[in-house]
Amino acid sequence: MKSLSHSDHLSVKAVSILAGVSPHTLRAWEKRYRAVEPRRSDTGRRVYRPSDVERLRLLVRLVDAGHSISTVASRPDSELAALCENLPPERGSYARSAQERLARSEPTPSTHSNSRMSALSDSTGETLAEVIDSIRHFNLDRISECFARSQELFHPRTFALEIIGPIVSEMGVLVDRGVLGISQEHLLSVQVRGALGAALEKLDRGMRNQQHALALAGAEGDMHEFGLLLGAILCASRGLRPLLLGPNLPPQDFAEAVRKSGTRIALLGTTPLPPGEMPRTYEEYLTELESNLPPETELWLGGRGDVKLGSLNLKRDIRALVTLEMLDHALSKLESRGKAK
Amino acid sequence: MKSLSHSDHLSVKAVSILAGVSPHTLRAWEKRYRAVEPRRSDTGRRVYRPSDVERLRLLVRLVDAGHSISTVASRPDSELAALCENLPPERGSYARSAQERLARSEPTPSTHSNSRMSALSDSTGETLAEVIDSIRHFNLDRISECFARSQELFHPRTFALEIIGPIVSEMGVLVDRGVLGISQEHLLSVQVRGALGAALEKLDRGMRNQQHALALAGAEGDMHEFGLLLGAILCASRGLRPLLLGPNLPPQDFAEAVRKSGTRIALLGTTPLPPGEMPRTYEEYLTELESNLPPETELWLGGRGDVKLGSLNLKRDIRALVTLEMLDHALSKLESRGKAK
DNA sequence: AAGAGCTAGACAAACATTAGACAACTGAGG
DNA sequence: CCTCAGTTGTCTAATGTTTGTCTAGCTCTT
Repeated sequence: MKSLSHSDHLSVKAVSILAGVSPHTLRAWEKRYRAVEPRRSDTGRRVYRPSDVERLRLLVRLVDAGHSISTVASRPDSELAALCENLPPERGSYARSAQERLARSEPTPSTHSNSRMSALSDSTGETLAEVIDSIRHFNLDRISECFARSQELFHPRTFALEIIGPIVSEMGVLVDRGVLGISQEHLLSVQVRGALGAALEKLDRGMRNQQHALALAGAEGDMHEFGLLLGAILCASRGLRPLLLGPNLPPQDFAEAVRKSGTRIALLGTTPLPPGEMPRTYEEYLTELESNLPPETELWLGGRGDVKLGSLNLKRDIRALVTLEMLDHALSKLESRGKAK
Repeated sequence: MKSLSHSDHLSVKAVSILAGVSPHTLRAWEKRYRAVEPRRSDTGRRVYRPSDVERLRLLVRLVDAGHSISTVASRPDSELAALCENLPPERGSYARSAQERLARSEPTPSTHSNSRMSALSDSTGETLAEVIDSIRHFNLDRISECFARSQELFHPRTFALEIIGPIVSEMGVLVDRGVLGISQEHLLSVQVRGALGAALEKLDRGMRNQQHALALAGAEGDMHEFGLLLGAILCASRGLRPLLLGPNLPPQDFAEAVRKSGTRIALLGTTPLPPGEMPRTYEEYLTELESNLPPETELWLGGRGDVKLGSLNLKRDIRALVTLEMLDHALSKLESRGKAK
């Protein structure tokens, strides 16, 4: 049966969006290095499994971190995962290690004993654990001290990706589970908001008089601004000046800002929301936004919002960048393209 | 099999990122001092092992600490490790310098010409006008410059009361009149949010380990946080540490935070909202909040929200402080009361 | 008929390689 | 203070390799 849209049978296009590489590259990796070897349908089309996507994400992450595809493509999954753990913190994988660290409630896990371990990645992990522990005990002083310390110590980008990112996602999980109360969530949010703002401010200060490269906004009704802030910091840390418009922005006004500022890329941040919370669906928003954007503006989509790209009929391509790593990857391309000029 | 432990093959770029030195330098060290001698691939490219990275990290650390590369490059690993042990601890030097080394490959900004202040407007009114004018012309640089300048120049409290406060209310008026677009409102909001956050952070840093004097929050559905931030800054500038809980907080959770932190005063920020936007009226919120607060906690009300105090039947008195000035006045009493003790 | 996927091959840009050059800094000696 | 030699990080130029993207021609899907 050819139910390609069935969630276990993924097409090239789907995988390319999910993993963050173009279909061309996907095929090249397969042909040259057998990075993944999907099954074929009766008519010869590639049929991927979800596990292929995971493997590809690992590969993308590693390539992004400086490994060459030819040297990593043929390694087994377990090794890829191990390599990702040892990644330098700039583009590191936090999702997994954060999850594991949180599974146990001990603030001091340690004993990785996994060879020498980068001192840095260890200390970001500890910071993360310390913050979570502090908020659980309502210890505000420890948190702000902790933030202050890491802001001095780490590059803003490391700070955002390795510390704040994990904190935000972890916070969501813990609140859902009832481990953290809403008041704690708020307290931590205030701190996080302040820290991210400061980091962005610091980066932006060095980019005055520079053209804005990327405009970020969230749709009406979507109030999450952490993702936008993190995206903006990532952007700025790569020398691309962000135009941060904040959440809850109607599509026409988004387009207007893009036009007036001459920004080349518009990035809409999305979050998985229960339906009915927004005055219009993401699909409607995108249609409206797209028709008001100048033709040369690229349209990107960030976050885990539930957007059915297939049902849209737009003039231009949309890039879906689900995770911060994927965004970072796209930005790195942009950065090198910019330098080349 | 040959292809020995396939897992340990690192490229120049990967190693350069992991160890924190440029590929150029890496090659120079190899050619001149044989600091490391990686194997070569069939095509002559360097292939490093993880142990090479460790050795390089030691070298980098020593060079950073003042040793010359020529004197340490040829020593065995054991000696390098021993030397590192004796290093002065100093701030996490490795992490930082490695980060910096990689982060900036060439820019060399050094915009030292940072203007020892042009004869600047020392009147707050001019600053206000300048900001409004800048946003009307979509001139972001001028705004952030303006904010940065006034934050240096004015006391945080003046900054909040005399500049940001008026800007916020002026912005509201201009948006209503259609003079400013929504996108402009958002842009300005982002800037204001950042500036207020920074000011609060600066104040709060001097109040670590101090008891929180006043908790501020906004009701569910009320998303305006500027008022809360301004209030917190006012509070902090009088030596009273604020506990900022942010907007959109359910009453029970507000009460919980007050209890756990032992704060003496709870301040609910209100804004004039069209009815129906909030899950409950302010009156309902206050009733719920009040019944969960400890008896010795004072309850204050801030902002221009439309609250019918008369219809409430509460155990304790409520102080309504509509304007920032009124809040400031109340705080000053509190301050002197505290000092008197 | 249009559109998406397939293969095979082509290509340009990015990246590594070498040898050598150069500027900034050090320290010793005049 | 100047000079001279040594050290060290970065850069250049010429060459070769790796890799992402593209084209052309075909088949399959809608």
